[in-house]
Amino acid sequence: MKLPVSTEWVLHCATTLAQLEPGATASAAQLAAYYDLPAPYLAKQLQSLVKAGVLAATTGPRGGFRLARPAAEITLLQVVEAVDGASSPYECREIRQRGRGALPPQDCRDTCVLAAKMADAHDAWRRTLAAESLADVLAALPPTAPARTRSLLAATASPSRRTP
Amino acid sequence: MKLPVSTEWVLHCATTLAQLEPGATASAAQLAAYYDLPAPYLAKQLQSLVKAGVLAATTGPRGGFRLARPAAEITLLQVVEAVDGASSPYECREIRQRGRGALPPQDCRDTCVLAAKMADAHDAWRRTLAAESLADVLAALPPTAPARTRSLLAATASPSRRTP
DNA sequence: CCTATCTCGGACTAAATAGATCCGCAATAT
DNA sequence: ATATTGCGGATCTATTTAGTCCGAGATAGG
Repeated sequence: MKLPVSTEWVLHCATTLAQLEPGATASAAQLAAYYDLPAPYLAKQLQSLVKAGVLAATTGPRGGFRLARPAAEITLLQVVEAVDGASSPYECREIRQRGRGALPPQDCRDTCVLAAKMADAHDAWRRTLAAESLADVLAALPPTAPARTRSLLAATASPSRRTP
Repeated sequence: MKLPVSTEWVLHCATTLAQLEPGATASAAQLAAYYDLPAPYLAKQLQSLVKAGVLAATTGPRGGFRLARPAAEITLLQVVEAVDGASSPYECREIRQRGRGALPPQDCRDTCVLAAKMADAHDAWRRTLAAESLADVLAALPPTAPARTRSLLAATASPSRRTP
């Protein structure tokens, strides 16, 4: 059971975008430079956040990504499931109905006990992440963070700047 | 984020072994026939349960697997983590310390807020599975299940029995 | 006490899936 | 009109998972 590494990327990028002034955008190249990440792959992941309705993208020069909603209305669960999907890690394939020990269909009207317990655990996981919003994360950061983030992001805005 | 398919196998097999009389064993071949599973691969997974201390194995003729402890003292979490490992699905690679936006080490003395939230979610998942024992699962099954299981398992005990 | 056979145990091979990259197309502000 | 940016597809590699095989060890029966 493993989440893709891009989960950490998009969580941090969403936190970064939440620190921008309303309406401002950051491009995929800026975010990639900010965290030293492979730009094309990061862009692909940000696109899935757009499809999930977490981010909004504007194309063209000076375009980029911004939060689709206020930070208080975006939960960590929405970000995580945008890149990893919402399906449960445990998939019940009904092996209780196969083989020599197969149960008759009348005994399988309600879901398998084991599958139910695994679903309970997944629900607990989702509930924990759904209870935390990007605004909560921002509140845990030092008050100087947004200004610092904005200035460091802007350092990559112009393509003429190149630091060897 | 996906658990191996063998997770379902070992959960059901552990439940099956919990229905045997104390001291009785079932071989990997018996369990594989019971659930129509590939026998060698199932054996491999049962071995990891032995290494994790959940099952005990006795070799030689009439040998096989049995629970290493009473069913009430074996949690679903122990079974799941025996095949999938105990590591968290979210791995923090400290990207906050890399790239242009890298934070100074003094700001990273305590763990990343995002990593902490993801760890909280994983703890909630583990707690849910740790609260459920094999005995609890047995209690949710019909009272006739153990007798049925034992008789169907025994049908594969002798290699001379072959049903075309 | 010895042998035959049944069991686990770990090493080995193939398939699937995730990770990562590249290129062409559409859209927009300068 | 042009340059810059997001968007989607096709492609390639690497890691993990799924599945198979053969050998070591132990017990039951002679």
